[in-house]
Amino acid sequence: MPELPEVETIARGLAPEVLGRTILAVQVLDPSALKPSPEAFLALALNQTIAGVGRRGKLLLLHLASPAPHANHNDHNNDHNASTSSSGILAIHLRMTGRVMAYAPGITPDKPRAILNLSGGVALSFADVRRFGSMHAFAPGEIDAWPFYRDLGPEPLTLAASDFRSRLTGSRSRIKALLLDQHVIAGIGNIYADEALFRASIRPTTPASALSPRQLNALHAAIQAVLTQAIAENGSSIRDYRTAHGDAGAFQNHFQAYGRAGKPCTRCQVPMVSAKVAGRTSTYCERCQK
DNA sequence: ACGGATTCCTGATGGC
DNA sequence: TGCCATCAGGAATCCG
Repeated sequence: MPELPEVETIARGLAPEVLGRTILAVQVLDPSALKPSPEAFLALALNQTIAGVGRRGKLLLLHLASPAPHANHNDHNNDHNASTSSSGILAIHLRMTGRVMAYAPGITPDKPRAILNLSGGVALSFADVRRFGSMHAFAPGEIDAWPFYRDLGPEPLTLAASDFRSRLTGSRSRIKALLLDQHVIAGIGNIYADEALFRASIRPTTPASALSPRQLNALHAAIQAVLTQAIAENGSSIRDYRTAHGDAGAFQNHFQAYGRAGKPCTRCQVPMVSAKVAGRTSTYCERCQK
């Protein structure tokens, strides 16, 4: 499931393929993929140029810009052109099975829900078998009013340890529930929550309020380390995730917790156990994680 | 304030 | 082999 490292990998791979290209057409194969509506999406995206590729939490962001206006006697360009510098945004949430790929003509991606045909013969496809994901189009400035975006917590890779501690210490919720809560920290999902808790030797069921500053510092460091390593490995491919070029990631080969129930702990060899925490399967070592 | 259940959706998996 | 139940999970929402 695409979490921060997977979305970051897709963004990095996508950028050189799509930057500066114009959205010439949108093939709508599943209207429910496009928000707020296919019509609104088309109106905001068509003839816009992709001026930036970014990420916020698990959201993939395509920053749009109006192409430089031609000298055209039909236009009434008395503007000072301030409006053309502000940009709309396409925000893509892949949820569980979403894939975003850039490909050349002749290549057929797996069952896309939508395809953006870009200038230069490049296509950008959005596929998503389970159809939980979506592509949202926003007019300039509107994304800041979108509750999901507006209420995202800070980015874990640039979050100071002191700020991380202060966001968690007040809560009596179990630590894993907080790590998964996008309002607390943005971008962590089930895989990296389990991996970070294992590295920090913290049990997912521990109330945040029971963690010492030292433990919170260790967790902060573990989160940054595991996310950084996962990005370096192009993310984790359990089943559906692929990079923007259709390749699998490699970090799944380094899992120490996620999906390892019944297998020996990499540290103490005791079999890992799993339990439902915050509604998610959580795998941990009863001996190493307290 | 917090946890649990439910909803959305489809493919993989395991039991019989 | 074929069928059915179960599971996987991000996030919103409702309920206790």
